[in-house]
Amino acid sequence: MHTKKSDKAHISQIKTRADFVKIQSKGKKWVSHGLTIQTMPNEHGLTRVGFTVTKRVDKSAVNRNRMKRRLRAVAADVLSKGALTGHDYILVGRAQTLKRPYGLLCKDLRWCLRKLDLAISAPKELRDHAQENA
RNA sequence: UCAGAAGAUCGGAUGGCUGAAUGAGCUUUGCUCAUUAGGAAAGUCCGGGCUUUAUGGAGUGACGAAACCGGUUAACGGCCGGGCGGGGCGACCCGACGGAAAGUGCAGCAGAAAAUAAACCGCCGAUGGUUGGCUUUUAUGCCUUCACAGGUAAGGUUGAAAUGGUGUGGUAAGAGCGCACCGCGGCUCUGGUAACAGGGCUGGCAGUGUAAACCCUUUCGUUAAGCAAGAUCAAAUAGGGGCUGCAUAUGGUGUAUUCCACGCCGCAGCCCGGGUAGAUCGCUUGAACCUGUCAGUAAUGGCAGGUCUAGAUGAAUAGCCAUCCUCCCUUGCGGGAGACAGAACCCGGCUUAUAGAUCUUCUGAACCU
RNA sequence: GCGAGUGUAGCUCAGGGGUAGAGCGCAACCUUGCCAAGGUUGAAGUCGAGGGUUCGAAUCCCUUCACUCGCU
Repeated sequence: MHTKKSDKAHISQIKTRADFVKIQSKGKKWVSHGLTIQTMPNEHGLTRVGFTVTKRVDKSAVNRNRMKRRLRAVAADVLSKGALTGHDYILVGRAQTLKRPYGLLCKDLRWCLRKLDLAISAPKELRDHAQENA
């Protein structure tokens, strides 16, 4: 099943630059082919997501916007079920984010979460989710 | 059929699942419905609106911009029409297109000389002189030599550029010195709103290039900034002001000094204003778009009817899948790709990028009828 | 959003209309038993790209690309 609106109501956005800098300097980080994730527990008790695609990755504003939209879609599908509450996540776009197939991109994010030991321990549910998507 | 020229339009289509932003409605914390990226949204090169701020008026200067003429417009360096010059067989295209006779500067190398007219090499030797010879009436004439005085700017290998060009007459040699044509200047007539075009008369020629060197003339602009403008509301903390109460125990300070007394520096509460974070507004109905009609060669303008057509703020306008279309690779099966490119207050332009497709008008060549 | 600057040899920079230069580096030779230092000589440039003005452009003008900086 695709994510319902009520399920992901508790995910909010990181908005201020100070938060981004704090997470990037102090948080944990894991790199995969399609994306890079940086995470850190916060004191608000909320799950928050931010997206970063710099000019160094791609010069074209069209491509950068598309990367951000794909990352946002991936986050909506994966993080709503696989994220710990009370943590901040930053998804950073890489060169392959634009062309990588969507299924692999979701798999990259799940792999990163597992490597960081932050995924909710529900691998079976996640696997079902992936199959349904495929 | 081939090769071109000008103008205009589109710039993937359809469906399914899951979402985001804004608005409206409702059974109001969620559901339904509607809308949701461009021709350049880009570069930020011009011109405006809007907002705040500065400013008594006028002139001069300074600075910046534009420069053929007329029109158009809110305005413009844009657009339209015309003129002139250049390119093309042509359709048509291109042009920073005022002034060098206000002044200053610069012009390497080469070359006789580089900007003001001469010097130099040359040419001539008519005229005046000189050398020699002949004649002879010893004066004159003729020939010759020199290149001295003088005449001259035709010629001088260069250079991007050389002091109007070509022809002819003329002369000792020459020269606008005279003449013809061309070019140029002045005056004037005709046509045109004008730029300008054409004609007539006249002047013998005024005189290099560079103004994208300084500059001159004319016109325009100049307070400064830009929606992160600006307006409203307004936490926490610190500080300011007012009122009330307490303390004036200790200390400091002021009232010349000492004592007393009083005020301030202190503490608590309440109130006030400024104002940061933050929030809201500004924010999308506008020199708007579409259709028709009228005026105008056109740009454009008038009138009538109709439409509401993105408003985000770590920033929505989508993510995934399927079918078709186009292109590429491949024998094929099949695989891959979808031009340039993403609104940020709003308009009018300019410039730059743009796969491919379509339409209209026109030009040239070849062939056929 | 607004504004400013830079682009020249491998690197750091001069040159602001008239033959593209300096320092460091590089190569060869001399010097030394060898190396360093020193000396001599040499190579290496579309002056970011395109167009224009001019007789002539790295230089002046326009367009464009890339990079850097400042304010908010």
